[in-house]
Amino acid sequence: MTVSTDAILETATRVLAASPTATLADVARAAGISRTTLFTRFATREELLLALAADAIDRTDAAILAAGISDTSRDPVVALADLTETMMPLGARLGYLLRERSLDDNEELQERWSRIDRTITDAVRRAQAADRVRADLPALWVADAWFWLVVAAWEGVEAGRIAPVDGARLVITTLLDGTGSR
Amino acid sequence: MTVSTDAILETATRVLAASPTATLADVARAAGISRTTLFTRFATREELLLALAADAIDRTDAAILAAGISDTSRDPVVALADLTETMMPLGARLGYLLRERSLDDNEELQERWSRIDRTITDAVRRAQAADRVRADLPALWVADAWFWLVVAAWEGVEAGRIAPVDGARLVITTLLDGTGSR
DNA sequence: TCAGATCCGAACACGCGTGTTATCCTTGCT
DNA sequence: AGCAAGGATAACACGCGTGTTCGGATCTGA
Repeated sequence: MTVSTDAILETATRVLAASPTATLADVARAAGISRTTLFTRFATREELLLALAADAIDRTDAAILAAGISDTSRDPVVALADLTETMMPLGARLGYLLRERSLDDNEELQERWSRIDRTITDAVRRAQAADRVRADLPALWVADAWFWLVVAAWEGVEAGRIAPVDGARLVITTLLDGTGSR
Repeated sequence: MTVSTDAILETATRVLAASPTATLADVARAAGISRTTLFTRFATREELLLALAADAIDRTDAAILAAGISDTSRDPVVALADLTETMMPLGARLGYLLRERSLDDNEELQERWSRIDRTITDAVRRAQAADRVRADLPALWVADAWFWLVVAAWEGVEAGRIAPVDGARLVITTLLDGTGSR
């Protein structure tokens, strides 16, 4: 096969994240293959969308594993900082996941995502237990805030408002130290 | 007119925020009017979408005015806290604005939104000048982070993860003080 | 009671995206 | 050279959402 399925997913994510109503013809054109060939890889549009979402979750899982978030012997705060670094390049994929509401009714994806959610939240709880994170804030909220700040940073990088190298640092600094003067 | 245009916008925002690909027939049904009547208020689907976005921005403008963000004699941090309170009920509208990529190419909406952006950023700069916000962080980033934290809080309330009354407080606390232990 | 306005239901044309099929062409392998 | 596999091009059917039209029902004020 001239164009790998992975490359198609990559292109499709970019195209569909930019314009969720993009045609399969648009996707095929952007990927450099014919519409017919695209249909041999993904039988329906929905199948393609699901593959995109699954890919995004796969990569998030991998990033979580690489950062050692679940490793209870690691400093959870450091692990979260590491995860932030590895998550930043996933911006477009996360943005797609975030915006695509048609995936909301897919049980497996929901389950996988809430597992990720729990993993992050558990890390936050450990950080609270170790007195690294304020215990008077709901761990769920801290996890959510972290996630959306990652999205914010990615959007900022995307729009050229902040430098790519600064993204992760801004997220962690803002989340932990806040933006107020001491 | 039995159903006010405002009520239609309200319903349409809810329906289209939940499912951006919803049909005009869906919107009409949800609003309790016929599809034909909907077309007398908004000649095309695009016109409806634009009206939705304009409404969201109108309300944001009003919230900014009410919070006195541009009032240079006010404490910018307090003003931002007030704005957070008034912005929370706009969650669904902001979520729509956020997700709807088809509005990206509308110049007037872009202009109006970037004006809002500048207003917030200016308030952050004044807060930095008054040593209320750390000066080593880009004001643009602080403004972005604030906005996305509002979205995060709204999503959390929407999903029942955090209590409605806590939303604004969590945003401001997190943004200013951070989540790390002192 | 009449006139005007407003809404509704039904029907229609139209465009467009999806998914399928058939034919041709290129590439690689033996 | 001959064969098989996989891609491209083109054409088609089909469903669906948009936007329009029209006739009839309902309500309102004169």
